[in-house]
Amino acid sequence: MPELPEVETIASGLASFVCGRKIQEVRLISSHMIIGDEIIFRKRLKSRIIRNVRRRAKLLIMDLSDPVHLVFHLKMTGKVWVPGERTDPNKHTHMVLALKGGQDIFFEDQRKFGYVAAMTPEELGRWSFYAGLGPEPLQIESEEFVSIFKHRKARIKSLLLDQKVIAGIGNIYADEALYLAGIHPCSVPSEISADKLAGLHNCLREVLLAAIKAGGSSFRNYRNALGSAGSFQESFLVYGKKDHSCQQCGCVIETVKVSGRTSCFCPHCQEEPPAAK
DNA sequence: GATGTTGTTGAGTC
DNA sequence: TGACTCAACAACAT
Repeated sequence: MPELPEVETIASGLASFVCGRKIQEVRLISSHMIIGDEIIFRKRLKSRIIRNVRRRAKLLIMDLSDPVHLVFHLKMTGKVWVPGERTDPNKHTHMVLALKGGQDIFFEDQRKFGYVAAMTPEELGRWSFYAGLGPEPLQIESEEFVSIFKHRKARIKSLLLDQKVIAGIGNIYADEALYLAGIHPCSVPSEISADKLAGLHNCLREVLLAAIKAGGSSFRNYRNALGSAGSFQESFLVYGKKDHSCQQCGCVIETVKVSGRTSCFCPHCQEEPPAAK
């Protein structure tokens, strides 16, 4: 499931291949992956030049000439990539963008939870999900991070996953950062010291940067822009490690459900807050 | 055929 | 009104 580091890896990998290239043909295989009208979608893409590829939260955004923003949400199993060799669409391929001069951009999604939209700058700005996104964890200072959280009374894990509070964090990196910071997923920020919250921000930065450096995590079927796997899944300390031993203290890693999400934690290194049960 | 999986939204509660 | 929690939904692999 592509979170911030995976989408970042895809964006930077794609950029070197597709920036400056012209979209010659839009091949739509399943049009229900599109948000909005198909005819307008096609018209907005045809013959546009890809100026830039970037990430905001978990969104992959291609800035096209005119200007138009081609926005992808990859959800659990989405992929956007450029096959090195000639590749035919498979049953999970939903769109192919043929570039002038050869090479195709493939949009694939096994579970079809993802979507793609072609928006004008005005539409993008009016889109409530986009407009409501919280700040990027790698772009804010510790003081801002602490001030976002310190008065909150929801469980910290829920808040980390809330894209309106802070953008780009999913289940993997929330669990890893909480473990590194020694904070239980059920802890309530208003009862955590400012120092510890600042520490969480540091751990979050650390784990996100390390994951970007490793090319993301290929826990299920994530692949980067060239179709190769990342390696950060080998560095997971708690995510997916239920019943394994904690690398710091040897205790058995447990799980707890927080707002419907499985959270992995070490009961010794991440002490349960007094109020939680 | 039941279960697990996740990001997001909307309904419901305090 | 805002903060919070939870169920529901999408569709597939196991």
